[in-house]
Amino acid sequence: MRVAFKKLSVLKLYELLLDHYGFQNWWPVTVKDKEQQLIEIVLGAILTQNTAWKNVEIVIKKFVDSNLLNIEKILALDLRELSSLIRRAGFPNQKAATIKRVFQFLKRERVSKLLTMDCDALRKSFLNIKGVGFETADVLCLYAFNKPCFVVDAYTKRLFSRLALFGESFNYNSYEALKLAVEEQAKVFKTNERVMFFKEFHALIDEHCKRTCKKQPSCNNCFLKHYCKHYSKLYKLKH
DNA sequence: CGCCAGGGCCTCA
DNA sequence: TGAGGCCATGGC
Repeated sequence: MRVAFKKLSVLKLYELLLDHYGFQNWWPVTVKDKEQQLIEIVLGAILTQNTAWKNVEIVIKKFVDSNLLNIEKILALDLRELSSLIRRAGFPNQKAATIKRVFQFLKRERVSKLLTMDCDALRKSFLNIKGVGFETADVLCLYAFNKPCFVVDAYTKRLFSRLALFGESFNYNSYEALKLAVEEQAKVFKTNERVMFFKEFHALIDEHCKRTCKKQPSCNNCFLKHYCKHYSKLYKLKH
C-alpha cells in the first residue's frame, strides 16, 4: 500500500486551514481604543516570547485594570516595578528591559510617523532594539502597524518542514528563507489583502500546531495527513 | 516531576 | 552561521 501524498502550495494550505478552523481574527485584543490596542499588541508581542499565551493574558489584564496601556505611564514605571508586574509571563527582567526600550523607541520616533513607514524600514528599526528578534519585529510590523509582513515562528518551521511545503532540501530552519518564500507567494494579493492573509495564515498555522501538529503530533487525527511528508514517512515505517 | 510555552542574546567553534 | 546554554514562570 502507498499513501496518497499530494504536494501542497502555500495558498492551498491557507485555504485548507481556513476551511477547517475558520477565521481566527488575530491579534487578540481586549480594549476598544485604537491607540491602546496598539500598545496592547506591542506588550503582548514581547511578553509572549517563549511563553504560553494564557500567562500573557493575565499580565495584560493587569495593565488594563490599572489603566496602564499608555506609553508615558509604562515609561514612568521603574524597572523593578515593571518586572514584578509582568513576572507571571516569565523572563521578567529581560522582558521588562525590552519593554522599556521598545516604548522609549515608540515615544522618540512617534507612533504616527512609524505608521507611515514602509515595512522594510520599520522592521529594520525594530531589529535594532535589543530584545526584539526576527519574530517579534515581524509581529510588531504585521499586527501592531498593519504592514505586509509574514511572521515565522517555531510552529511555522515545524509545520512547513513536516509537510515539506517547499521540498525536502529546503532549509526550514532559516527564518529569512521561510519568510521570503511565503511573501513571494503572496504577491498575487493587493497590499490590503496581503496584510489580512499574513495575519490569518500565521494565526491558522499556530492554531493547527497547538491542536494537532504538536512536538509529538497527533497524525492520525490530522486533516492534512494526506498532504504531509512526515505522515507518509510514518506510514511507510508501519507497513 | 518533567516537559514545554505564540524567543532572543551571548559565546564559541 | 549554527548549535547550545541561559533567561523564569506556570500549566498540564
